[in-house]
Amino acid sequence: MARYGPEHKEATRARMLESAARRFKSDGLDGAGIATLVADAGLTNGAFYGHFASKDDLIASVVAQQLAEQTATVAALPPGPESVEMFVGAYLSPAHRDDVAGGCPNAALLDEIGRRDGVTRDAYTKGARRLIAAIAQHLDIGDEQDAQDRAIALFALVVGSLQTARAVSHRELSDRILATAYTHAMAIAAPPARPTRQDTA
Amino acid sequence: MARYGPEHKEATRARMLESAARRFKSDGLDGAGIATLVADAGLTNGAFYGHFASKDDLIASVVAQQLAEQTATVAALPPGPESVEMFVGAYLSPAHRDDVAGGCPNAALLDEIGRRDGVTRDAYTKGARRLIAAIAQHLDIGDEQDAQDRAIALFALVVGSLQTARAVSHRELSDRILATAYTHAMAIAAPPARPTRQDTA
DNA sequence: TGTACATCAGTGAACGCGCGTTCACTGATGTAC
DNA sequence: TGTACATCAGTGAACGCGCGTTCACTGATGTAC
Repeated sequence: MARYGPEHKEATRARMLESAARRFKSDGLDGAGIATLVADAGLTNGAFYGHFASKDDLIASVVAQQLAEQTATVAALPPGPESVEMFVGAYLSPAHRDDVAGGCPNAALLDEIGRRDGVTRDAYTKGARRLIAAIAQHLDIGDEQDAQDRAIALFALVVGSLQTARAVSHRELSDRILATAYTHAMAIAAPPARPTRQDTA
Repeated sequence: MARYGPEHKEATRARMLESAARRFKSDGLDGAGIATLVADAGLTNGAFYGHFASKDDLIASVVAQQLAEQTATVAALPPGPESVEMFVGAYLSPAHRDDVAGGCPNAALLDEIGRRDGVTRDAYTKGARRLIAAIAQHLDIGDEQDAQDRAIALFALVVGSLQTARAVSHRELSDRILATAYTHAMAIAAPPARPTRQDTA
């Protein structure tokens, strides 16, 4: 046997995934080199390729892990509209806006994921599907199709808003974007209780 | 006098801004070096610094120019809800999704803009403000504040949706995201004509 | 119990390459006389 | 009209540096006997 049990290498890999996620989210996928990524996890250069086949492989793995973690968080919320309200409120909070490294991977990396090929986008697709399903399950909407659609719109709105709130350098405008997005996100999540007259028109 | 009139250098600069915008949008801000950017415009390496102080300066200039161009397009639309409908329809079309280089700079670059400092984010803030104002002006909504808020939410939703539609590798899911986003975007743009009972609640 | 060996996670120097930036230069033009 | 000079947009080689990746090695441990 080796000097460590099989759980040791796995732990190092998990540590790399976690620290690389933070680094990628704050500096971008092209913003950090292997040397930095590996140093963040307390290792040196050459150790990297014992855990990942390439930087592309690390990126795909980080994307998969981050989406899965986010989905697990959503899935763990208690059922009911208050959960959605709390989640959206936390998502669109100034604290989340200011914590890029620890925050949502979609808001931090979505356009960069879009220009990667194959493996990473497949990993993202799988993760996004599950995340959307988890969100849909928390919306109190009977029609399955409508729930999924609202989950998609809700997701796109909060991600787009958080990105915009982070991109603008004017604090007041940024806060206003978050507040406005919250109102409209809740409208998508919880349609007015009154039945409309044109449901089937 | 020089061998060219003063309009020559300006034309070269404009050409650089245009080709750099396409390159940045398709390959990312870190995805192309000076050599590539300058070759796209039919020049060689050293010519760059006759037009821009640095790559950062180019990026800030491209962001400002792209946002201004997009704002001008929106501002030029005829008034009325049909314009909004057409614009959102074109924005969320498969054609736009598939034309990253020629498409919306926000969808292509927003999270990367968010992690740049000072100059670029100031340029973005200015541009985003004007774009939002231009969108608000096309929404048939009396209350100025509400119109601005709806413009912000509409903007965030379409940008987030387009990014997501580009990131997923599954065609059908991508198309569905665009279609769903269209429905919800129009709901934000054109609230139901019937007056609600709780306007002042 | 003591020694020789196998394992393998991690080390650290090295590779060729493209990065952003600098700079001495070229050469087509307009001006001076 | 003809020649010498000034201008300056663009050229292209060079700079130091960090990139992703490779690889011979180290050294702490468990196993064999």
